[in-house]
Amino acid sequence: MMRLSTKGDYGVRALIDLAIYGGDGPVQRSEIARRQQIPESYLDHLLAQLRRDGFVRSTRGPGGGHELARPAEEMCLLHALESLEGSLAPLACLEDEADDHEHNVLCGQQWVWRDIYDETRRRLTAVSIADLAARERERLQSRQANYSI
Amino acid sequence: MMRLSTKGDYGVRALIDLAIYGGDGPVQRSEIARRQQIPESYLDHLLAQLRRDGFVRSTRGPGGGHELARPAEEMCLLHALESLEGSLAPLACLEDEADDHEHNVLCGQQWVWRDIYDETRRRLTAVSIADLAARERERLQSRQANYSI
DNA sequence: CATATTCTCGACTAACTTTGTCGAGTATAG
DNA sequence: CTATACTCGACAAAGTTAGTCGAGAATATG
Repeated sequence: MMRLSTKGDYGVRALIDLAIYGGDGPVQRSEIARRQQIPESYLDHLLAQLRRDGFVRSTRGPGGGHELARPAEEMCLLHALESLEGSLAPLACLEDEADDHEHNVLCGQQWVWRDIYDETRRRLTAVSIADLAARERERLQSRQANYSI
Repeated sequence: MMRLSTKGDYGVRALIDLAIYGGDGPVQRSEIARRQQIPESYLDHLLAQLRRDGFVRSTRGPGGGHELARPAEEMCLLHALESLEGSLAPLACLEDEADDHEHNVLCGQQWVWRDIYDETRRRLTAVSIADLAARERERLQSRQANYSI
């Protein structure tokens, strides 16, 4: 269906959550899961992936949890999504690793999709987790304001 | 994995095939399947979908087959793909039919993806089946030329 | 009319991906 | 030592993709 899966959704929201609520010590998986409405045991896998790819650092034991491995300003949405979803290439023959130039039958449409893919990557690179976190903070505040009326 | 399925591939190639080899009478499913290397019984489903959506017209009986229902110049790639794959919206909340504004949790990334989706649709609208057929004809001719050396 | 040809339609299936759950193990603070 | 938290891999349910198959319908031809 050509759609982003919940991995990309959940995982990016976890990063945003860490950007907002991290800062004073690690954030526990259970907290993220509760706030973001993500099944905790599923979130486990996503955090593991983000850890493997250097987006998140975790510590065990009491008081442990997860935190961003580097500043949210330096994490772009593209790389986060690629970590979670794998390549976003709409065609296998556009994959970066496809150096062997696998003779994909789709190559007839390749020229159209190559431009679309490039443009998509460009735009996703221009957005950082910090940007998304800022938007989310605003959203939370305006919600708060509405309720307090 | 955010990737176009073989439906979009096979189906569009069937349309291109009809644009190239149609013209003097209907083209049989078996011919398309052979030329485009598509399982014939699977192609059946794709042609049915394209027929339902007015891209293809078919006639039964001996000498029957399939032909484009309107000029290839007036068929854009976007509509063909949407017929075959369903909506290409990367997020459910960007779906055109989502007028009830389903409160998708992904909405945090929505502003990023909305622009990407619009741009994608714009580009896919600008390409017609006739354009793709022209490219394919060139490809076939240069192949021919290579072999004849 | 009989027959061969070609499309039509729905049921069924195999493989794969997504979306989880669970339990045993590991590290660490106190 | 013990409670707390993360880690890792096996497993499973549900949905999608990619088909296969067979009975039936329309039509050209003789």
